[in-house]
Amino acid sequence: MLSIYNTLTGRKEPFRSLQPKTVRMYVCGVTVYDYCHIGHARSALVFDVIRRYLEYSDYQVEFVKNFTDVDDKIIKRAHERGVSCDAITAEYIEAYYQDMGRLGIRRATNEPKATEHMAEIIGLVSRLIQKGLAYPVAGDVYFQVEKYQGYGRLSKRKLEDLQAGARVEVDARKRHPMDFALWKSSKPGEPSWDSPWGSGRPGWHIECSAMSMTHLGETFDIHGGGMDLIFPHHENEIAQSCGATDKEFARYWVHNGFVQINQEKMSKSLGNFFTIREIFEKSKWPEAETGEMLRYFLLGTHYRSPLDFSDKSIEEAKNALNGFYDLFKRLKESEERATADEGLMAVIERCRVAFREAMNDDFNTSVAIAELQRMKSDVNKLLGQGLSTEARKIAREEFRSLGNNLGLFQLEKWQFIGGIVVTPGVARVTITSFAPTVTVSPVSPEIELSEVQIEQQIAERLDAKKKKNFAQADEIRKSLASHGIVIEDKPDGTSRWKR
RNA sequence: GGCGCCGUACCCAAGUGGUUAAGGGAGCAGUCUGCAAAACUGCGAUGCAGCGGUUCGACCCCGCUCGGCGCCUCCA
Repeated sequence: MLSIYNTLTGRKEPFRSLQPKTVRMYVCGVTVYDYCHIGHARSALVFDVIRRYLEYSDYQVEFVKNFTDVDDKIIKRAHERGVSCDAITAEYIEAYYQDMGRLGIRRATNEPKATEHMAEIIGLVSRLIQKGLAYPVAGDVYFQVEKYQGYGRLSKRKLEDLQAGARVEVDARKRHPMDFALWKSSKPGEPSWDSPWGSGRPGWHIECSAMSMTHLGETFDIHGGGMDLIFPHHENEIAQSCGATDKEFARYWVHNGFVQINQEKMSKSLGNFFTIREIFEKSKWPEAETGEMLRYFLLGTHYRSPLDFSDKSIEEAKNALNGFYDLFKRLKESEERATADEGLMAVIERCRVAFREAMNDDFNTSVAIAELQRMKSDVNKLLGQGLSTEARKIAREEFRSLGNNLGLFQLEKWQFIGGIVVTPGVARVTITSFAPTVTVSPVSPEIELSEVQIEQQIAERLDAKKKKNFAQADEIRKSLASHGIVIEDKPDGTSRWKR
């Protein structure tokens, strides 16, 4: 039974979807005015994994993730560049797909934009005015927080407490300092839509209420986003949505913790900011591998805890992942010996159960990964005793299948341009497959060797080995090592290599 | 001022009121190997920031202290 920590109640609760076998979830996406950073990546990844796991658990998932494409920051950016807001949002939506794609984040089933839901937004605002929960003032419309009993339920705040701490200048036209804008009149040169209150644009919070209701109905299962959205964004969404419908809005509220740098929240003012593309560009590994390293790193910590980002942490993820792909390589190499086949199913079954148990416990990916590590270790042992080709295939498939929940282990190769067959005696190199396309330039291109060069060296070394010329063989090993290439000799006398 | 979170070995990181406090990375030793790598085996917190309290018993519950952080304003 899956249980999820619900911000609304402050505890883990058994998860029951409104409709059997279907989960409807809404996640607040990004405001598209800049490149996404590693924190956006974490959030997107967390909900990507939740979605994957729900699907693995036989739910059909209706997953809606919005783009906020009307906003002050977008307008500002457009003015700075002297281009239209549409140009800005189009550019960054494209960038979003690129960056998230590199991380293996699947697209949501529906990715609505605020600008495409003006009718629904205006309708919702009107409804709130009619119900006496909102009031227009000279072209703006505000939500009146005092009229909604239960305001503060999600963030566990009292209106009075908020008032005490408010240090923002309060718009005198508001009836309560915490009243927030549902609709803003637009200034010349700003994007605007006609409305009963004059031409304007929606406030930030209302779009999510409108879009989630439109695509998922007035009550749905899961609503998610980063911790920082709890207040005011999600609090306001609840007020608007429940205020308008008098129904429950989202039933489970899920919030991910922050990515930090040196124990501090990333922020532009602190200058400790890493965009996703920056990380990929700085990486010396092929893109697919870098994506997987990032996933492994980000999923190594429970989604609600803060986690610190550093080069070192990525390096550690790489090393850990290497262990898996080393095993996968060996599983592919044939050596028919079915000695330990019997034990494999038990190992797999144990892992499946433990993996599910971990994920069912509020998506505990750290433990889930630990279980995969255990299976890696167990399979390594069995492999040492001997596994049939069929059993090896089954083992590899199991890693792929469980790993798919986390978006791991889907690559064919890992830091190994595999399939290089060096035929002993002939010393001829055949390349049976190629590396995934490397789209970013390596950190130190001057020391990069081409595959052909590497293969030539390996062939030469093999020759030397055959002639018992170990001095030369070691020389070649050393030389390749200086380029970051590690050679592993296999029992059959051939070699594999990795970076 | 209000609300909340965190402090587990060299590093990352799970976890539980009561047999051995997961797992990974790094390290060391051994097996294997021409050498190496990988794999395997072994070693590694008598202790979970500190101090009190509750309890037959706490790392896990409560209180305080110290240290770090987040939200209360746009923010994943």
